[in-house]
Amino acid sequence: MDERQALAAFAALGQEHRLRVVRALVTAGPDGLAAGVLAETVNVAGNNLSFHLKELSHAGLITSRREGKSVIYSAAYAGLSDLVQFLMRDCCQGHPEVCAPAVAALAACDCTTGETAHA
Amino acid sequence: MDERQALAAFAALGQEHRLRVVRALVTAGPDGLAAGVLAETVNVAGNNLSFHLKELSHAGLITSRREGKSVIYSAAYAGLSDLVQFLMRDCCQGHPEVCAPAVAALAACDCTTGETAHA
DNA sequence: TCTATGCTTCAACGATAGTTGATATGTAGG
DNA sequence: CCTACATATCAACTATCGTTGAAGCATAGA
Repeated sequence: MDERQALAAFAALGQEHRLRVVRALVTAGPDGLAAGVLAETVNVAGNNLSFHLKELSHAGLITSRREGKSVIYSAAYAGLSDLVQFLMRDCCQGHPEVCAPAVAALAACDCTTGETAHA
Repeated sequence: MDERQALAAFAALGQEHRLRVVRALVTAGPDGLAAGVLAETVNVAGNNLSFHLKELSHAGLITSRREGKSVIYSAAYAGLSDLVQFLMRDCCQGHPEVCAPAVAALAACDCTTGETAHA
């Protein structure tokens, strides 16, 4: 991930509605949520949300697919991972004890206990 | 970390100069960098940078201390960690295989190899 | 084909953020 | 005390972002 994309991603997350959208999609999992459901969840008008969804998609934080009449949005977990990596890159230059707590905190997530992941 | 603080943090990182400041401080380690050095590093006028540093500090992403005539800024690793956790919270609700790659990617950081951390 | 539903695009307005220049604070040295 | 240096604050301007309302596509069913 280059700086330009990271900037777009952080700027996208620095907005109330968009942050809530991403968090809702992260929680929702890979099945995602329809645009209409998202609009209700974050309490934003449809046309407005559409604008934000486009921006999030452009920033590589979410993906979309059409399913019948609905458009389903899901979190782009790879994009989120890249973003975190970009922020913390080169954090260990001779001082591993500094950033280890940050990584350890994230690793406390239940994800790491389920080693069934394919990556 | 609550949503309000997360929003402030992401909004802060969604700005070219501020993102560079944070990355420079993350790389610099706990010793940090003087405001003047930062101004040169990110190529921003001192008065302008001061504004951004205040915002980053308010967002809990950096800390400052005075050292003689200079003010030294450092990355707030705990704040960065909290931010990442906030973003990925509840990512594993029944689907650990989804977010595990994201965590694994971050865990690939050298930090995790040095288990000397106190946390 | 016609209508309804779900979502997106467009143009315009109001609010907010970033930059600039001048000024103020705080510290070290003569 | 006075000057020089390092940062911080303030007010004003400009540009950008977010919202709103109207209109435009795409899909499904009658």
